[in-house]
Amino acid sequence: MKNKKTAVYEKIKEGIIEGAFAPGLPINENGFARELNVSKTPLREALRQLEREGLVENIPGRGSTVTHITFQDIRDIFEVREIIECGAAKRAALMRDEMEVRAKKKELDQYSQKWSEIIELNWGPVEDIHLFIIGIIGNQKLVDTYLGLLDHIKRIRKHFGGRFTRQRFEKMVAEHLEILNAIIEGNGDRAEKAVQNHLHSAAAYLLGLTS
Amino acid sequence: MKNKKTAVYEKIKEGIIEGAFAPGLPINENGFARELNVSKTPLREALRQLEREGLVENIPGRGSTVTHITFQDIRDIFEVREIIECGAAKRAALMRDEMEVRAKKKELDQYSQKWSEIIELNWGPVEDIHLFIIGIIGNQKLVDTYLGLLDHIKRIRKHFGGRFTRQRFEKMVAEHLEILNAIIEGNGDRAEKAVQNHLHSAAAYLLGLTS
DNA sequence: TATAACTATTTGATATAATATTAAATTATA
DNA sequence: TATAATTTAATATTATATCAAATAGTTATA
Repeated sequence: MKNKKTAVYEKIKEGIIEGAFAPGLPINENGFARELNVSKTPLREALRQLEREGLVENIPGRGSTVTHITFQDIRDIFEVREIIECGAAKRAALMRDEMEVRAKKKELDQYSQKWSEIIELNWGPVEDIHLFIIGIIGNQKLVDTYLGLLDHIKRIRKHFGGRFTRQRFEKMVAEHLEILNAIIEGNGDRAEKAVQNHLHSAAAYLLGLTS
Repeated sequence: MKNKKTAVYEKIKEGIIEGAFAPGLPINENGFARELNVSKTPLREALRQLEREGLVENIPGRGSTVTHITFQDIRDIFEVREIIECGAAKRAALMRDEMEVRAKKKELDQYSQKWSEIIELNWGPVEDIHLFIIGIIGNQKLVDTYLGLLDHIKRIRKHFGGRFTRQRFEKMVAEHLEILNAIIEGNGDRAEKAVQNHLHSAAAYLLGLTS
């Protein structure tokens, strides 16, 4: 078993992302420490890390709470995603190992038949494609930056992305396929546009603007 | 002075960025706590935050050290900057308040005569333009993401950007002016290219100093 | 020279004390 | 009597002090 502070950190982080700890929830130190069977010091260290990631908010003297999710937050995060992922896709199309991307495409093709299974996994296998594209660039700082966003994305999806239609699912898969095809082709501009199109569509859906 | 953990956090962060705490420096908890006149708990909380930002590294059981700066780090950071800032500049050109940008340009014009003063301020007045452009978008998440990078940028500049020539300074100012002009014109593509050109130039210069 | 045991340091965690904030209750005043 | 202000009490956070566990360094021994 590793550090208690890391164990606590991961536990709370999962709780926030999965929704067990709802937005606005006050984090009572004594209560959480007792519940997790640790003292307050490792708990507080974990909270300071979560605070840096924007999952927890601390008001001096008043303590910590789970951060809220506003519509503005969702818009902001999707805008940052668009900036980062469009730029990344454009580059990835020029740097990719074609065979590697084809393998990823085949993987997606297989999953594309298993609707309920993907829903069960909270879209993981489909959304992994975004991280895959980021990874092509081979830039650790970029990956870290994106992972920071990803926690919020997962949380948002868990909160607002509950009810998916078959139609939506198929559109989603098609959008991802278009991205991969563009990258396989080595067409930067097409990849950029494909990512932009997909993110606009996803954001619009989450924000309830379209079906 | 608010709470101690914040004061300690800011103190150590400044020390790392300004170079007082060199890369690789082991952070002895007892020593630092005594030196800063605090106990270990607020110190450790500060360290966990700095760890998230990549300024401090922690090896379980062995303690914390100030992170090193590798050539790869510099390249990676500049690449992330390019992705983010090019995308941001492109948007900013379409969203900007023209008068506001003109005011910023005038500000830069005034500073452009005071070489030594700018060096003294570690390029602050010139480099502020980057944050200014990011700010135009009006996206808090984007600002936060960029601020995280900015700490590293400042540190890198402090470490490797010691001796600047007059020639370099003038090129630098000219590049920033070109960016502002493009944004004033409302020309997204030109703004994007101007930022890219500037970042390539800056990265090449920094990496040239170190190789 | 290599290894094992021992010692000294340092980190990691717990327990305790002090400080700050919220809410309640008492007192004062209109 | 009602309301505002002040004090008091309770609760939670923040910081300190103590204790336990783990790591590195050193010495001794084979």
